Amino acid sequence: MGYTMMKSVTITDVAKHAKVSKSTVSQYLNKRFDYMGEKTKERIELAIKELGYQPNIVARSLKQKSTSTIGVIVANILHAFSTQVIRAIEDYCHESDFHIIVCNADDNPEKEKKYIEMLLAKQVDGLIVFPTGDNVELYEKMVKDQFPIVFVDRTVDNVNVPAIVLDNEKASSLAVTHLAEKGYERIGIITSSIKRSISARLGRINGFRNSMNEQNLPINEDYIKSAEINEIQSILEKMLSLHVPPQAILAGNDRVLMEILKYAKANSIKIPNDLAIIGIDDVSFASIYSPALTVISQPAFEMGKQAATLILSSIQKKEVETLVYKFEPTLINRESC
Amino acid sequence: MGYTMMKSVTITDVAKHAKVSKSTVSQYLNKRFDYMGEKTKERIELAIKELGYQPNIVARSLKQKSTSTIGVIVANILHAFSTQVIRAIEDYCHESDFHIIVCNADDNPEKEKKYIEMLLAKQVDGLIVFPTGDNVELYEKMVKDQFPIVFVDRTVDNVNVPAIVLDNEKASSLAVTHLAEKGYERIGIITSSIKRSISARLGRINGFRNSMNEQNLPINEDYIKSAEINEIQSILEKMLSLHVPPQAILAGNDRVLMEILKYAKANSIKIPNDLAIIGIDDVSFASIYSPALTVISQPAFEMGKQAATLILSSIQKKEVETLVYKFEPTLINRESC
DNA sequence: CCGATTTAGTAAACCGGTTTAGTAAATCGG
DNA sequence: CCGATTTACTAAACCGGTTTACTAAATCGG
Repeated sequence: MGYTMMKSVTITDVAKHAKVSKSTVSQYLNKRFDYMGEKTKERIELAIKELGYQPNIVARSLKQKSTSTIGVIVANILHAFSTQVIRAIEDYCHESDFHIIVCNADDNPEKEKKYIEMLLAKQVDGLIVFPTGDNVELYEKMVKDQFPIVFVDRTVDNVNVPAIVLDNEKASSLAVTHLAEKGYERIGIITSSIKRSISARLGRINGFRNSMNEQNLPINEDYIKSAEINEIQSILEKMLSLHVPPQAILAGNDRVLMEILKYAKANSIKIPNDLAIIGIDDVSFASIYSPALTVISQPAFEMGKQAATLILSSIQKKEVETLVYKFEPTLINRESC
Repeated sequence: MGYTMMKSVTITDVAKHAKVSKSTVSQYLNKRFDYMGEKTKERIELAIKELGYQPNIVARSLKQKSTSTIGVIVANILHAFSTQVIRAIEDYCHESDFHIIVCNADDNPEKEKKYIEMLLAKQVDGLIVFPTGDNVELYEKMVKDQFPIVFVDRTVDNVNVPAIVLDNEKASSLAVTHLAEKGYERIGIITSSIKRSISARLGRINGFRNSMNEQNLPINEDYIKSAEINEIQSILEKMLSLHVPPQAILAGNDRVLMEILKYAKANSIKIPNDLAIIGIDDVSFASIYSPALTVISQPAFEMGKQAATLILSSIQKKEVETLVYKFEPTLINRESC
């Protein structure tokens, strides 16, 4: 036996049942009681109870041109940071009775484009995007149309959208300084691919170079690598079998960190004795790992909350400053350096 | 400067611009070209291009009584299993151009109820629920209304809804058998709270008892505990300071597993020498942990895909068998036993 | 060549709400 | 007591699509 739609109860049914017009029922639903008789109110309330009426949000959205929904497009859902931010956005939006639709662009600009178009067609009231960076025209069109949008994690050159990002230079500098203090000198950094230039990754590499200079440490280009996740193992192989290998490595994000740990385990490399490791992004198991992992943490919850706040303000037509909101990274000192 | 809605382009604008009726444009959009002249087609296509028209999905949904959206309510998003299943559902729905709205009930039946009602009001075409189990009336109403719904992870007594679950008895039995083979005799199990009876947890505990009996191992009630996550540390404290403590513990899910690992690290308990550990649910870091974690894994991706398949069939009014779809757990033998 | 059929397109109703403009009855002020 | 105001409620337009019923022109068959 297949599914058959129950003939659902509409506002018209309620109106008939309560012997009033549907306008009046609508007023009731929207709590506009200014000039509503006591018995009328009661009759409507009763009718709603008796019929088990639930308003149709789609119909309301059509007329009101607002869906109380915001779209969230993350570049890659596999990063712990993404899920943390999403959770924060969700929590905060929920307080304002907004809902979110999450899409994963999978680091693919085509997919990102398709999702943006779909979400706009679905009439979301705003968009929070971890931009791949490769749909500049589309971003610009939304800016021109004054559609509410905020970026997270990354900025896009010449696109005038408020962005919530980590102070990436600072993050690297925190890591390098920490390692320098511990006496490490030959320090490397591995990030995810920068074939498509991605502001966060570039920022971390820049910060690394600057900070190495400040600490008067030598920069060895063989210690600075960016690659796809599935290439990290062979990158490590090469880097660690150099004549003079690095003593410490900064992992550009959680996925790189996990690859390094995998390599270390497979090759019985002792952390921190054989190799010190520090990661950007806190991971769920950082404190229970042996050794516990020293990490530069992003205030993901704060950043998600800020993104939500900005998008809601923008939707409510409040003034929103189009600037880069930089958040401070924190060093969580544990045992891997 | 705040946000001002661009007067958006509607089907009427396209119709005027192409000098046809909006019915014709609608036919075009829906690719019903049966009796449409070549030049008409071209004129409409051109008009759409020139005006940058995007159809309003909300309007379409209202008339068609279908939103191509399915709601997913998870009991608790903090479990790795939930996110894995969600990702599978997402992937699969995406192929059929369906979108999902994910809500987190936070193990709270009130929240679950609110979300179900909200999603119904939003006119989702179907619901995939990890049920808290405490909204039986609501579940039953949906069954009565023949609304497409499937449960995941848990069944609910006397509620006639297809359910995608792990063979929980088997999972425990796999774990116990493995431990028995390794020579462990004093085996314990810790699960999340069963104050509200939750089929998956009950099943795992039952399976544990049965399997211990089959293996002719003694069941010690002091080794069988269920509690909230924040109580696990003190539970462990007590259990491991018993006169005769357990030699091995089965963690009922990933969060319990992490608590045990946390305790072990804090108290310098060597795994597996001082205490063997086996968990239900694979965790991201299982293979890179030291020791690598032996685990009973759920086929989360398959289960999510099955859930999606069933809900889509049900929406397309295909016959769907209302039964419990049990999936096989797998032992992943690593180093923690 | 004429009635039947096919082709091409349109007007209007509809989906289920919200909102605007308006009306009738009750109350008020002088 | 009568015009102005307030109170309580409603009819109809509207949101932007889809769908049904209908029409006019072109083509077909005998």
